[in-house]
Amino acid sequence: MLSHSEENYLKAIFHLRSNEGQAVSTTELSEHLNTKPSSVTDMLQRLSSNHWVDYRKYKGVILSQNGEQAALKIIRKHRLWEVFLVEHLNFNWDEVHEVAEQLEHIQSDQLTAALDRFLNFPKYDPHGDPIPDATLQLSKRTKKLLSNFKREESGVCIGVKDSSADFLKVLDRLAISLGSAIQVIDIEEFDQSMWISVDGEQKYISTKIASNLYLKPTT
Amino acid sequence: MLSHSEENYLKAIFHLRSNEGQAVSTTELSEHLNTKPSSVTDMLQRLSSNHWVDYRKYKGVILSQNGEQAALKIIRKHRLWEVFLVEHLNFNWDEVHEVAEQLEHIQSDQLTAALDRFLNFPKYDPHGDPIPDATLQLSKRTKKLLSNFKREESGVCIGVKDSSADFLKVLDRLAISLGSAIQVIDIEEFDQSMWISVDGEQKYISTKIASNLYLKPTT
DNA sequence: ATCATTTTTTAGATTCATCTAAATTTTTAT
DNA sequence: ATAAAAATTTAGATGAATCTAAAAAATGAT
Repeated sequence: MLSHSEENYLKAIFHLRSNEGQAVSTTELSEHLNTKPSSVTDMLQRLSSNHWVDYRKYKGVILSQNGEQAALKIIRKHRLWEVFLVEHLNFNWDEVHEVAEQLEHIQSDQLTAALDRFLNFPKYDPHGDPIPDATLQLSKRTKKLLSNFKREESGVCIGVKDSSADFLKVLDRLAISLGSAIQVIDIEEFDQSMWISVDGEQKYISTKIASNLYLKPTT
Repeated sequence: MLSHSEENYLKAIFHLRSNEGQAVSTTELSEHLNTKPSSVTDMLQRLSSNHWVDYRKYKGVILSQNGEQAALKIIRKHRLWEVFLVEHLNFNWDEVHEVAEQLEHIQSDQLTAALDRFLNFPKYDPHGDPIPDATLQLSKRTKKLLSNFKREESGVCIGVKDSSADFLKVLDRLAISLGSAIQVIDIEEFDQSMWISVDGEQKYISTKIASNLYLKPTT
């Protein structure tokens, strides 16, 4: 069984290895985990001898099959708890992370499964990140333009297509920024312009704005 | 801040100190915690130097003010989570303990408060044990005879007043035992005999039976 | 009241997770 | 291509939480 700390290392390696297959360096890990590089080396040697990772001196580390499954399990729990905290305990967005970091280490498959059911098998967490399902499949879905959303659908703003000063200015005026939680309230048949809610505030936006905003779906 | 392990010691001391004020011995603790007495001595010395307990060599230990507050906080979290698991995640009675043992260590006052509100400020856990409130007051309520319960009220069977063989036989026939979850469905006006549910099964019992069964209220 | 038994503590060791300081390897810049 | 810089690993130490074995204190039985 993995210790708390070992779980955190596996999770960190998973998160840092965005560019698939790329080995993660000792320094990267030490920065991400707020530890010294020498501590990381130590831990990697231990994880390696238990076959959670594939580690080569001076060359960095990648997760083994087992290690990746373990990481996905932790991420699944983390994100399920985030949904619970936001949807049922009225936590805000920015308040969930620290608590979910603790809850993700609770060991009980029964609990994870029951929570998943209770939450009605959510596919995305409140930040729009996908939740691995019971078989640990991670739907790696790409960002979507707001203009492709339907009524009721929601997401989190993660970027823009057009990054001109003019566009950023209008976003600023509308108080839309990276991380804003957006839900489509209605779409005008006339020109596809949209009524949306931005962090709870109702706004009206033009078609052109909608077609330049990238969101991560949360529904 | 208390470590996981320190919290477990404080909780154990609290639970073992049923007869108020009585010091708890090293051996008692070591048995309760599945550790060796020497480990207990070590830990008690540490807890003592941080003023969580009052410890005298060879004489046993009691909680300090701080220690008792800390223990109550852990017990509060434990019992709130038990309510959550049973009422919302459909855990059984006997499945909650192990998971609650883990959840009780989560550190977040905001979480505890939000959970309490979500659960509608329950006063008792599914075993009928009282839940310390936000100010850590523990309503030390005594057992109550089933005959003193009103319609809808529920509790857990914790003992009998009459312990004659005849009485135990009828309880056996009714499948009422220590730990049975009982709820009053209706009370006959005529003679105060009762319709109750025992672990989900509806039963009818006489006034005399009801007035010899002790329950811990769960409502 | 004293001696055997039981309980408790001390001493010394182990494992995990971390650290600092020194040594080694890799990378980079000229 | 080589020397300086950066990254990484090794060596040795520390604190938490545990253990075993031995010593010390308390208890209790005659």
